[in-house]
Amino acid sequence: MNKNFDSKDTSDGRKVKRSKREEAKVNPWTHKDYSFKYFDILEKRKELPVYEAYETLIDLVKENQIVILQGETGSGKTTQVPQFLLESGIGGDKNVACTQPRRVAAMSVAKRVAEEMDVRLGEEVGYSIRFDDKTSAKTRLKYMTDGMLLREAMVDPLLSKYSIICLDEAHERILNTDILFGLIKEVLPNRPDLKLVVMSATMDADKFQKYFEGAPLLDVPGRMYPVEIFYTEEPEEDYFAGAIKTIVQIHAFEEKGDILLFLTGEEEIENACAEIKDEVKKLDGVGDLSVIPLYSSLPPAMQQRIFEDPPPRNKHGIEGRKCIVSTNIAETSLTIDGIVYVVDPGFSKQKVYNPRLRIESLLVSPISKASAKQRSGRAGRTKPGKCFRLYTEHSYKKELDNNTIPEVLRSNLGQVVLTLKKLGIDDLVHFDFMDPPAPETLMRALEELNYLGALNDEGDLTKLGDEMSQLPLDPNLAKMLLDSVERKCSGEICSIVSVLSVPNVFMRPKECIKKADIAKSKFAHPDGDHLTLLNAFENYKYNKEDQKWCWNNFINFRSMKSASSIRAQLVNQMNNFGYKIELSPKRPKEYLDRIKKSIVSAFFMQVAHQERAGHYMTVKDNKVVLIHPSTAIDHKPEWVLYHEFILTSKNYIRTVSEINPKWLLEIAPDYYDLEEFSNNEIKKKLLKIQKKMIS
DNA sequence: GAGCACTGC
Repeated sequence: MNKNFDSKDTSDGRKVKRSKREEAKVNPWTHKDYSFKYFDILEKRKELPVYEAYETLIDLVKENQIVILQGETGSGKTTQVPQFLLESGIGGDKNVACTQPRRVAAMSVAKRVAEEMDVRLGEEVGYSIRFDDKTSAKTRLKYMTDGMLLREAMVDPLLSKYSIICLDEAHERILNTDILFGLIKEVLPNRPDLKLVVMSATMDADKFQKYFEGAPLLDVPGRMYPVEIFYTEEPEEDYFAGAIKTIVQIHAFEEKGDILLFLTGEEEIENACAEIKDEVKKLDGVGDLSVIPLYSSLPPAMQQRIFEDPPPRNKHGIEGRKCIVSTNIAETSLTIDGIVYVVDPGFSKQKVYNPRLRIESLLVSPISKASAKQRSGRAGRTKPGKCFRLYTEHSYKKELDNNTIPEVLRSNLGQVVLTLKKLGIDDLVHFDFMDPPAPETLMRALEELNYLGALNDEGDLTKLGDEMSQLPLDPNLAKMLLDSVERKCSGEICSIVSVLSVPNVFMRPKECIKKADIAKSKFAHPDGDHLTLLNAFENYKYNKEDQKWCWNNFINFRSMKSASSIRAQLVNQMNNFGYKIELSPKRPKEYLDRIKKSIVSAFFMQVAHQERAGHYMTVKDNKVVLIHPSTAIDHKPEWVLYHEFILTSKNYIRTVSEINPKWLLEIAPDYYDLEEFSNNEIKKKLLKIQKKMIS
């Protein structure tokens, strides 16, 4: 049933036609003569494996509404295919879009393709990502993030601007890509002129073809150097120790070439770096080794170190090498040239979601075969390489899953449900997900959105829900912001929401924990962490967003900067709704209560009560929790609201504020229907408060 | 009394 094609299918007759295409001296887009650079680049483009597939691809796209293109690293699919499609004229006057999971990719590929087409970036070729839109009326080929296309679909459900959409890196199965799959599948029958090209590295081709209704598959070879794979003979009991040992052996016995080691997190990586340095010091007659950690929370300047040259020959004339110890960031997001050896212990931290407990947590888990292949491929970018897998060949074959579980099965779907509702998809249970999430996960999301007032009892989007769906925020935070308008504290809440949606703004480097804690205490607000965050943000603004000020106050500049851009975007969006975002010049106690009530309006489902025994227990779930030690609260309030529940060494609630329990009953009476509460201390207390309120 | 894989709008 499935039609499969090989790039070799191109007939000679077609090749003649193609060479004519290349004879042009005048750029059809600009009507100017092509530059010399254009022809230089063209020669290199011709060497890409995908170049051979031009005619086959165009024919397939002409004849089919959906085409699947499989091409490994180095095939050139991301840069060439959208160009080919545009050039072919299949799409007529409409535009070609190509989605990417990551912002940097969308940006850098667009830049490259603009050069290849000899046009200016932002004119015929552009990109569109959050906070940065480099497109114009002239733009015909647009690289964008998946999330951006999803946003566009909210305004233009038929995606009427486009004639061809390429969904790239489909094998990664990012949340947004999966939603686009289902969405575009629904759009296609209503847009017979729209073409979809699903592009991917090696994937489960059968599954993709089945999902995309038997779409033909075009397979393009990659261009990589061979990588020799080594497995351990016996299962490795301690992958950390094994990894250190392997690095030392490579450094002592293997030829020149840099090393990349995959570990799971910041702490592990820092420890490994220290140990590797120690062990290498003990060796005689070896070259110098620079050991470089790499993870996302590392400051950009430190991340740049991975591109440094390896150390020069030492006094014995032996060449040096560098060893990069990295999280999964080096698996897809960052590519480092010159890596010859990859060490893969086979683990990574993965998000898991438990709908019953409503908790997303990170768990160190075995990687998939696809991930292992991706990791080993990192050794063959510039010359033949070697990959040392610290597990047996048997466990690779029998124990590792073929593919990483798609994100849609591991996430809280609150925002997804809101997005789908806004896109006009009412029957979520029958939405055509490539991998449908557990019904319980969907139910949880629907239930929470109903409590927040985003969906009515029929499951339809309310006016509030409609506005929430348009804000680039988690549903809780979106609710908080919209609620603040009527309480006239939108300026403050807008800042709080922005800071809550970026990584932690308070730095706490191991070397100066005390200093950092003192610095933080200057921002501390006795009522809680939400107001503390507001303090920090306002001080950042007051100090003119100065990087030095951040450094001196142990504030994460990167986080603050992005909070600031988010805030600007939110203000803009809120103004579009017709709401003004205003700060109050003075904030008496009553005003602080208003801020806290807005927080309660969104997080009433995340409240804990201090029991007589002294510990905290969460409302409704009845889980015993501890307030995270990072809190700014210096006393033990009876009722607290928390922003997140984190499961690490203990059950912690983090980012906590004191609240008045009366507000819970006032603001969220449906959720606080005490008849549904189990008979415990919390219920008794709330009943008492209720009685007082009535009398 | 202590920990944060990675993305994205």
